[in-house]
Amino acid sequence: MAWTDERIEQLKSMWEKGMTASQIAEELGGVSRNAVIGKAHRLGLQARPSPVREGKDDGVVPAAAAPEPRAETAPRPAPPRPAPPAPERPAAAAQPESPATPAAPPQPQIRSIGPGGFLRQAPGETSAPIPPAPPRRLVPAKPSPEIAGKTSLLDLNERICKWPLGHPGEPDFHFCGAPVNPGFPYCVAHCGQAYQAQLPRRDRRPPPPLPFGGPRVR
DNA sequence: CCCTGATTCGC
DNA sequence: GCGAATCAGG
Repeated sequence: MAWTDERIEQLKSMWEKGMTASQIAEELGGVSRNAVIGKAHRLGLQARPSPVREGKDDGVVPAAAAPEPRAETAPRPAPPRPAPPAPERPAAAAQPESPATPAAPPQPQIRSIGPGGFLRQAPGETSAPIPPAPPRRLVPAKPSPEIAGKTSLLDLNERICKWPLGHPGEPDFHFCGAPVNPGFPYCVAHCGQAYQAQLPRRDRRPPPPLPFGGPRVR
C-alpha cells in the first residue's frame, strides 16, 4: 500500500490527534503499526512519550548522580493529554445549610419526568422554566446475565476463538473465546471442526437416510 | 501476556 | 523510502 498524499494527510491528522500507531494503522488499512511509526518519524512528526525513550544512551546512571538535564535533547513536552474538562455542576442542589435561608418550603408539586430526565413543568405554572438537567455521565449498560462473562461480539479480536455457540438472537448467544490456534480464527478444538481433511470418495461415510424417506422420485 | 513508540537495517 | 524485526518500558 503506497503512501499517497491523502494517506499521509490522514496519518498526520490522526497522529497529531494523539491516536496510537495501532489505531492509525487499523484506520488506514493496509499498513502495519510499524509502518505508521516509521512513516511518522520520516515525516518528522513530533515524537510521543515512549516507554523506551531514554535509557539506552546512558549505560550507567547512578541514582545519586547529579540530574543532568541534557540540554542537547529536545525538551520533553508534556504528553498531549486531552484532559476532559470536569463539568462544573451548577451547585443549585448542593447548597450548604444557609442560616439566612429558611427551610425549603414544601413543594408537593406534581411533576413528571420527560425524556432525558427533564422535569416537565406543570401546566399553568408561571415560574421560570426549569433549567435542563445537567448532562449525565454515560455508563456502559450491564450485559444481560445470560452472557455475563461470556465472549460477546464486541469482545472478538484476532487472538480469540470466534466459534459461535448458540444462535444469534438467543439471549445466551456468544463465542468460544479461547485463545486461537495461531493463524486461524478458531481455537485448536474448533479448528478441528472447521477444517476437515477431505477423504477419498470411497472412504466417505454414506449420508444417513433422510428421516422423511428422501426426495420424492417420480 | 497485552500494549506502547523508537530504532535499526536489509531491501 | 519503506517497514519487519527488535528493543524496552508500562
